[in-house]
Amino acid sequence: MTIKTVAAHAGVSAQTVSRVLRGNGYVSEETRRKVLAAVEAVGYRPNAMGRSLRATRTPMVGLVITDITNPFYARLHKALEAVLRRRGLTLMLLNSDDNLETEQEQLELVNSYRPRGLLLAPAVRSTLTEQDLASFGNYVLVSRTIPGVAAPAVVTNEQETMAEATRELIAAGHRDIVAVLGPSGATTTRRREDGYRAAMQAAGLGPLSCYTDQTAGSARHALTEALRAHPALTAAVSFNTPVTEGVLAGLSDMKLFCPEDFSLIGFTDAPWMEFFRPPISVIAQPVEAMGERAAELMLDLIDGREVAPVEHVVPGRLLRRGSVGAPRSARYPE
Amino acid sequence: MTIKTVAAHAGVSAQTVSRVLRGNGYVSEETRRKVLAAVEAVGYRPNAMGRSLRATRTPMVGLVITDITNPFYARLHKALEAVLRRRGLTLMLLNSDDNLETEQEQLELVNSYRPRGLLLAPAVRSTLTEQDLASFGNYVLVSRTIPGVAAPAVVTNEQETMAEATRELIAAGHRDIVAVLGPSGATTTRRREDGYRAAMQAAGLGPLSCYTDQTAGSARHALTEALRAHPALTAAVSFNTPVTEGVLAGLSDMKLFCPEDFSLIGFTDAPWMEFFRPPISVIAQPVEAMGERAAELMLDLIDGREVAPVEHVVPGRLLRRGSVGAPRSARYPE
DNA sequence: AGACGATATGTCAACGTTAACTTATGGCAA
DNA sequence: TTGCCATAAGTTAACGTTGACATATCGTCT
Repeated sequence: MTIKTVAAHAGVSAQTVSRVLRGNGYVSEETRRKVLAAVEAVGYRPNAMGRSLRATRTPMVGLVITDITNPFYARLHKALEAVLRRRGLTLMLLNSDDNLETEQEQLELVNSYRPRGLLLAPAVRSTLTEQDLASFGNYVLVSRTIPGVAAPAVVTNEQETMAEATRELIAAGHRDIVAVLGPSGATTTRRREDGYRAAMQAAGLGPLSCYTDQTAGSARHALTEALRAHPALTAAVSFNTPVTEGVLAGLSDMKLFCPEDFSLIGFTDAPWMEFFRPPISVIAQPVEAMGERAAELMLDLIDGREVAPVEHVVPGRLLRRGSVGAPRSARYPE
Repeated sequence: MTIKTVAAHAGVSAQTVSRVLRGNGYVSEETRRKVLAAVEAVGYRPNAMGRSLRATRTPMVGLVITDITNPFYARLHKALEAVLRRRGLTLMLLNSDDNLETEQEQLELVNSYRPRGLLLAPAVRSTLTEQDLASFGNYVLVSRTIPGVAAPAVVTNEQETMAEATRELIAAGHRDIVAVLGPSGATTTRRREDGYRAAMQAAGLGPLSCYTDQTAGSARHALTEALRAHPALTAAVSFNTPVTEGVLAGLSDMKLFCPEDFSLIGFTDAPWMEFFRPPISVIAQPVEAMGERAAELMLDLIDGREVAPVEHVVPGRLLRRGSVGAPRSARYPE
């Protein structure tokens, strides 16, 4: 069932079949009909391998992320796919498990398909260099960046919004606020922590960070540990959706109620947070907008347009819901 | 940077390079070293297109699902990938948006890469035939099936568990229970509805179903409509995670509290449900086990082992948490 | 009438890789 | 000494597709 089968069946050359299928050069109406009938008759399906080999690259864009079960990446994938599909490009999704070796393997795998470009959310402490990325020709970083690597990147204004969230808790009267963050080497952790620390220091408060591998289980453990070590804690900012889940789990473990006993502002919204009791206040990350922006940058690169190796910032915003209250002590004034 | 570049650089033939890289036939230790040095020197990366063209198929398995932002599919993808990667197979993920045309397009796309097999969660009322699937050689359906199409499939015991959930509500005293389901044409909807109806009828109760497109928004709307039309409703079973989210949203809209005013049992667990107030009782779907099972069936098919075109059932189970209470009326006995 | 452009189709080669075959050398048993 | 096998490496062809070029017919303009 190759193009030659069709050609033989229609009594024309392979090239003519190719022309009909690609709608290229000159083909008479009669021949076109014969060819299409033959395609139908033999059940021909084009072979991407042959086409891509000839073209020296594949109509794909690689997307390497850490974990598709993190809703942030699932939404990102969906947004990216929507834009790229319109241009006939296929997203090739690979998980790195936030592991350096796996990341390397997945990048080589993507590379072996000679894609049109690479979208990458690098693993923690990724050791990738500009040279590694250069072999993809076109590349855009998403969400996370790599220190020392100049590349176009799409991020959100994490420092600003995290500082805003922290100030919100301070304004509600909290003084002992913990930041439950992601992995300590991730650029996202750094930026969000920076925003938190800046706000704490501006208010003359001492910061307390704890790091997790951004799973609910690890955040749950981190929060209970923090609460045991620092019983005065009355509030937290949390790194992302799984971490927020873990914090809620930890509060439940410690029999603390939100917002009566403990206040919380999360980073990245999720559908259930609006209807949680209490509704969880969050920094809503503009995931879809980030995906669209990244996809557009990729298309710019593919089309040969100039793209500066700078961070493109898509702003998030604080959604005030019900998870912030006055601190415990404030209810029993001295 | 092809194999020929390396060959020239090492002063050997292309075939010898291929032998070294594939660890195939006889190669002297000295030549091996020379070749590996040349690979390093020219920065050679294998080209999957060439290899796959030669091999007439790609070391890929297609995975066509409806929506990666549905956590069920994200978890499924992760489980499948873990198993297949160990065998050197790459998952190629495509979204059908639960849309027949898109499904067809995505299947043709996957097919054009001549993968080793297809894992499919068919779109609602999919019109795919065995013949369509046959062009993939190996295929396994996951979660959903296609009426009239004999194919190996991995499903969970939806009827049973949904009946169990319904009985649980009935046992708590509920008589007016609504099922908030998925799309009315989906086999998953059918099965879950069947279980619900069977339990209702066995108890002499009249069933009430409403259908959604399995998004939170549509379930939210469906539930509020149902409550307006049937104010006596005191409980619901819900179809999946997004629908459960929508039901909770709808309850919030109607100022109904769970479980005081309204009881709920969901289908498919999610991390936040355990810490929700109240914790949501659910039928936990064994997503990871389903993924592993499906991946194993796929490997069996790829290895040429016999796989019966039957449904492989992975059992789920009811997790009793806090979202089921006595019905409103029961608190004010007549 | 001759020349030229538009239309229509065919032939060839190449994209990168590897299976199958061929060639060549050395060692060793008969 | 012959014959065979293990080792080592090269040559050819093919996987499916399409760009570049070649060929051929026709209408139309000078």
